Amino acid sequence: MKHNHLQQKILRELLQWIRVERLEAGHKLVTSQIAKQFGVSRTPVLAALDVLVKDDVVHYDKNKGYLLACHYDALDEQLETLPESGLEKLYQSICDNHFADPLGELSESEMMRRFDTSRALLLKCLSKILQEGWVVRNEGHGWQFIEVVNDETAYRESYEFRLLNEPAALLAESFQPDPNELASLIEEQQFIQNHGFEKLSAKELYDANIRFHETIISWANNRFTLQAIQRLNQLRRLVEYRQIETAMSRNIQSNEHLDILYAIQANEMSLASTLLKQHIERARSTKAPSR
Amino acid sequence: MKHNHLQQKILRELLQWIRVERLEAGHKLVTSQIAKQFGVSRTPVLAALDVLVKDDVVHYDKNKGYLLACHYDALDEQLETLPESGLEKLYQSICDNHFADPLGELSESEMMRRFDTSRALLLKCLSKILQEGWVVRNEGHGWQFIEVVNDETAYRESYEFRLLNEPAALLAESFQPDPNELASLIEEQQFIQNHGFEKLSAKELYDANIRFHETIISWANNRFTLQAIQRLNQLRRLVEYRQIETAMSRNIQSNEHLDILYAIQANEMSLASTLLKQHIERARSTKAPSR
DNA sequence: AGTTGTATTTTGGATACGTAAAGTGTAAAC
DNA sequence: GTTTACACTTTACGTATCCAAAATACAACT
Repeated sequence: MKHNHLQQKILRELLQWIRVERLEAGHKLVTSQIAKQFGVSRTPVLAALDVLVKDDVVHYDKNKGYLLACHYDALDEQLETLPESGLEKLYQSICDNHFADPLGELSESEMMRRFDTSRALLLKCLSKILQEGWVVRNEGHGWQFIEVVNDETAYRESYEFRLLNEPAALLAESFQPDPNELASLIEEQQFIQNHGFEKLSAKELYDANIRFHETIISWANNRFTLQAIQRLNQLRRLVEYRQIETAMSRNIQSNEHLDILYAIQANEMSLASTLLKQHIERARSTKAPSR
Repeated sequence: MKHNHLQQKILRELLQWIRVERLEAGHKLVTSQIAKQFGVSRTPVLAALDVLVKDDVVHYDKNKGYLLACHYDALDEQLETLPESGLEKLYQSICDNHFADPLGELSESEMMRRFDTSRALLLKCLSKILQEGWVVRNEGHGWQFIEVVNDETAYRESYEFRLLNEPAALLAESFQPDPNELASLIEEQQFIQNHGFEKLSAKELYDANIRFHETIISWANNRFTLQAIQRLNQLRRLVEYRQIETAMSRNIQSNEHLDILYAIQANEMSLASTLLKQHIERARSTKAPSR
């Protein structure tokens, strides 16, 4: 089996990034900058770009480089028909199995048989899941998959944690918004308010929502709060992607997001904190527990 | 290289457990119960007990089983002269290196060379560290070791997180103390107040302190709070073990712990919450940042 | 100066096999 | 009816080799 998962991951992230940044045709794609942005060398970036050249999404001139050949919202189908890498397939497969019927306790060999994969790939995948926090190593042999945020109890817990920590983050002494990030969040939320429904998928809206919350938390400069919220959202993402979103009033949500961002911009932190608290409470009462 | 790390881990934990439970000579050591308690099969427990039989710490009768042969506080030296397993040695070695001089970015091969170990053992160790949260996988090749709780900033962050979340846990609707655990915490803190200094090591006192806090948090039944506090404490443990404790007034601390436990026992949660808050604030001002 | 093109080095994923250790089932002993 | 003793199964660690892919270094181009 080929192990080119990094190239394919970069390929996917590149397309997502072009859509999030809403780049126009003709935009110069500089390999070294892209490589730096994704934290990899130029090698996998070049491989990803070559694929896009074959698909006529990107135009290439020898010794001059790569230019985006189409508009950002012509990439929908590209993204959907993207082949999955071995690692992604394995991860998806484990997710699907676990959420359909909790895996419980399993040995490595058992997983290698059941998911038809090598030990190295399996271990790489397990360490990703380990980071996400829904599997732990047994003392001796085997791994233990744990239940995740899908029942009423877990919902309550996640909202209680967010209600306590997110509004408090805004009031921390160490809170210091980054002007660039703030501007970019405002721009994004304005775009969502105007064109969100037509131009963005449910998944992209969901990701933007999480980006909104996590960016604000990050300004509080507390690694423990941030890490806990990130893990919580990672679990939410796993579960909530799975249930097709009954489109809740997204425009209302982006209204609320914008009010909070404007309050932060005006340095009215206690107002922002109150608004954020109300926002989370509203989300809590809107979303019924999944099943 | 032998890979008997589980046996040796059980051996260590068995001795620690005997000390924590303060078992007398003659106590029956039932293999199946011990195995169940540590979440392993009887095989490694038997191996550990056989070592103890050789050291005359445990007495063995064919077809009858194992009996503790000495008093719990005769085990000090046993614990100190315990050989380390390969995994423990590697883990210690990585810790020591990282805290002496942060490792930063490293490839697996580089680590295999530097620490003279196999890939399998290295990966096992790295996934432990991954769970503890002080290393992350690079996108492509290599791993990134991150700075941990050892500077003033991280101290501030950890105490802010604890001050917000620990007192709030006691006031949560879902808070429900477990009577057995409560009784055992009270007993332990009373013992510490009376004999803590003579009979327990600095490490054991430290572990008892963390057990106190984490057990209380666990009664709030919020997995996100509990997990975040556990990770925070795991990092504190790493750093604070390293600096020989300037024995802070332990008896005062166990006084405070007992007051909180008594308040919980009397179901006076808001009092308990206030006391806990004061307790953490006091700890914050007592402990100076490490360096 | 910054970016691209390309050759070179290094990494780590795939695979396989031998073996010590961990797990498991069951009869015997208490 | 537990607990132990022991035979038996399964697991996963150690080790080695091969090679695609990622990182890196630097010359060439704009």
